[in-house]
Amino acid sequence: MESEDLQIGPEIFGELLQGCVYERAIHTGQQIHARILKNGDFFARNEYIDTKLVIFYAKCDVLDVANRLFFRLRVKNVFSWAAVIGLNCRMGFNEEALIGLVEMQQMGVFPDNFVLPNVLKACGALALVGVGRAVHGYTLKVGFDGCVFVGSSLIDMYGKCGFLDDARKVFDGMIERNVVAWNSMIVSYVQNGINEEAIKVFHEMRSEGIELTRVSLMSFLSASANLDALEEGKQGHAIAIIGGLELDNIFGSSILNFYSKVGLIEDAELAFSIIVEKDIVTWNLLISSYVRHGLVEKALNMCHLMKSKNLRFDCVTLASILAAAADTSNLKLGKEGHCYCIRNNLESDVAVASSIVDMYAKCERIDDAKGVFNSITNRDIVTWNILLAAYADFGLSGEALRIFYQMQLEGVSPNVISWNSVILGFLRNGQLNEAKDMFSQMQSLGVQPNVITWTTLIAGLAQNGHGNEAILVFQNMQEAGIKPTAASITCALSACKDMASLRNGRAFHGYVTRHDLCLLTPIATSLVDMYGKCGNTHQAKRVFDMVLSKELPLYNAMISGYALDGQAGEALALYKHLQKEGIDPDNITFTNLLYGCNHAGLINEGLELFCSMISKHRVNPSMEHYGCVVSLLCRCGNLDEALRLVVKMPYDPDAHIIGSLLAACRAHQENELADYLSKHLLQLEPENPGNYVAISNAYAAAGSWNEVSKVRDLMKEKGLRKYPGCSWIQIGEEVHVFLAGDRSHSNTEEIYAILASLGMEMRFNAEILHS
DNA sequence: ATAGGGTTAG
Repeated sequence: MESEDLQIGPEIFGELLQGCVYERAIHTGQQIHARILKNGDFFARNEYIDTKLVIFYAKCDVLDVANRLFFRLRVKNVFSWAAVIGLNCRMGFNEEALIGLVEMQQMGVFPDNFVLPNVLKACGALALVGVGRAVHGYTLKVGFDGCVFVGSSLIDMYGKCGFLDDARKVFDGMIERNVVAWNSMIVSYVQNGINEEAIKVFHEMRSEGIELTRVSLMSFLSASANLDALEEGKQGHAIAIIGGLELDNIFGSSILNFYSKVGLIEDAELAFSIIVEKDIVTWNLLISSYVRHGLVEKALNMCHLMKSKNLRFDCVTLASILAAAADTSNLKLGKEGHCYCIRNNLESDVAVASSIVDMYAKCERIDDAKGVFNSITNRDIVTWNILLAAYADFGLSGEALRIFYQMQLEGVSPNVISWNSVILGFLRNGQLNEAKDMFSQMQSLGVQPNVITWTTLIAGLAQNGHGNEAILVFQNMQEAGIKPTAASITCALSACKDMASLRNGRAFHGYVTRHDLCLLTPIATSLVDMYGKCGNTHQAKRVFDMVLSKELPLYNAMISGYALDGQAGEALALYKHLQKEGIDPDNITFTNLLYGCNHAGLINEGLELFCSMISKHRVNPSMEHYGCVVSLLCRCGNLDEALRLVVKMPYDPDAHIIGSLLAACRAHQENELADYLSKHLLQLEPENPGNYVAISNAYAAAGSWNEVSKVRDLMKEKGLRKYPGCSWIQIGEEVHVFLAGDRSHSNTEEIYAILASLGMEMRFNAEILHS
C-alpha cells in the first residue's frame, strides 16, 4: 500500500481482512479498517467489506466494535449474523446468541450449518433442551444432519442438557464421524457421570482407528479418575506418551488430576513437576490433592512456594486452605484464610464463603459460622447444607430443623444431603422417632434416600441401643436396591457387637465373604471386634490373621476380645507382638489390656503395665485406666493403696470406681465407709440403675443376699427395671444382678462357682452384655 | 463443535 493512487478494489481489502481473520491480526486489521475509511464512501459503504469488518472484529473478540458495525449494516446476511452470534456465544452471552437466532429468522435470513453449532452451544449452556430439539428438527428438515459440525454440536447439546439417549441416537445416526464427534460423545458421558460408557466409547474409538486428540485422552482420564480405574488411566497416560501428544498445562493437569484422584500422590507430584508452564489450576490441583489425602503440611508448603514465586491465591486455593483448616480443626489457619479472603475480596465467592462457614463449624465455633453465614447474600444449597450439617453434627436437632424450614422459606428446596443432616441431628440427640418420621417424610415428598441416609439411620439406631432395628433397616436397604458401603456394614456389625448377637454377626460375616469385602481393613476390624465381644475369640483370631497389613485398631479389637474373654495372656502376647512390629500402642490399647489383667486377676502384670504406660509411653491415664488399677488393688486386698490412688487422681471418681471401693469395703467389713460410698453413689446419680446394681454387687460380694434383695426391691419401687450395662443370673426364684463389662469388677468366675455348686448354668442377658 | 481446579451429608 505504497501509493494511494494505486487502484485497489474493495475485493482486495476484503481478502486482506480475511487474512487478518485467519491470523487474528487485530492491529493489521485495524490499519486496514482505517485505510478503508480514508478511501471514502465507495469503500466504506460497501456491503461486502462491511460484512468482512464485522466478521474480523467478531473473530478478534472485540465485542463493542463488532456490535456497533453490525448494527449499522444495511444488509445483514448469514455471514455477519453467524459472526455476531458466534461472538456472543464465545463471550458466554448465550441468551443474546439465541435472540440473534430469532431476529435473523424474522429478517428472513435462515441459519446455515455455521450458525447452528453456536446456537446449539447456547442451548446446551442454558440447558434449553426444548429449543435444542426445535433446532434439531430444523437441521433434519433443511438437511444439515449430514454435517459433522452440526452432528457433534447436537451430541454436545443433548449431553449438556442431560439427555444421553438423544445424544447417543444422534451419534449412532451420523453418516460420518470425526474426532470431535467421538470426543463429544465421550465428554457427554463423563459430564453425566456415566463413566463406564465413556470408557467403552473410548475403546471403540481406538479400535476404529480414529486418531486420538488430547481432548479424547483428557475425558478418558477424567472417567478413569472418577471410577478409580487405576489401570485404565495409566494406559491413557501411556497412550499420550507414545502418541507424542503435546503436554501443555491443561493436558498435564488432567494427568495430575487422575493420579491425585486414585491416590497416587507421588505420581501426581511427578506429573506436576514435568509441567513446564504451571498455571494457577496446576498448583491448585496439587494443593487440593494434598488436602484430600490429609497431607496438610505439604499443602501449606506448596502455598508458601506459590507465594515465593509471586503467584496470587485465588478462590480455589483458599477453598483448599480452608478445607485443610476444617479437617484439622486448625482455627488459627482458618482465621488466616478468612482474613486473606477479606483482604482480597474472595468472600463474595459462594464456595469460598461456604468453606469459611464450614471451617468455623468444624473448629466448634458455631456462632462464628452462623455469623459468616448471615453475611452471605448469594447462598446456595451447599451453603445452607453446611450450616445444617454443623447443627446436626452437634446434635442440635431443633436448630437444624429451623434451618431446614428457613431455607425452604427462602426458596431453596432441600436435597438428599439436607434431609440426611436433619435425620442425623435427631439421631445424635436420641430422637429416634423424629428421625424415622423424617425418613418417611422425605420419601413421600419424592426425595429418595441414598446409601448415606440408610447408613446414618443404621448407625443412629445402633448407637441408641436399637441394634435389632438397625439390622432390620440394613435389610430394608438391600430390598430397596441400595448397595451397602463399608461404613454401612461396619455399623451393622457394631449393632451385632452391642447386642452380643453372634447369630446376626455370623450372618453379616457371610455377607461380607460373599461380596469379597473381608480384606477391607475397617470391615475386618469390625468383624474381629464383633467376634471378640460375642466371646468367640477363635473366630476373631481367624479374621485377624487374614489381614495382611495390620494396623493399631485391628490389634486393639483383638486385644479387647481376649481381654473380655479372660485370656489376658493372649492379650499381653499380642501387645508384645504389636510393639515388635513397630506400632505404637494408644490409650485404647492400654484400656483393653488393663481391663484384661483386671478381669483375669493378673495383678502384677496390670500394675506394671500401668506404670510403663505412663512413664514409657507417655499416655495420660484416663478415668478408665484408674478404674482398672483401683479395682486391681481392691482385688488383691490393698484397699488403702486403692483409696490413696483415688484421692491422687485428677478426676472425680465415677460410679465404677466407687463401686470397686464399695465392694472392697464390704468384703473387708468396712461397713461405715461402704455405707458412705453407697450414699455418695446415689447422690451422684439417683436415677442411674447401674448404681443400685453396684450397691447390690457389693452386698453380693460380701455374701449378704438379704441386702441384695432389699436393693432390688428399692429399684422396683423407683421403677428402675431396665438397667443397661449389667448382667443377671437366676438362682432359683432369686434374680441377682451384676455389672458386666464393668472394668472394675470381675465376679464372673465367682458367679460361675456359685452356679456350678447349684448345678445351674449362667444366663447372660444378651441385650445388656456390653455397654 | 470437544478439554483441566474449589464448597455439603455416614
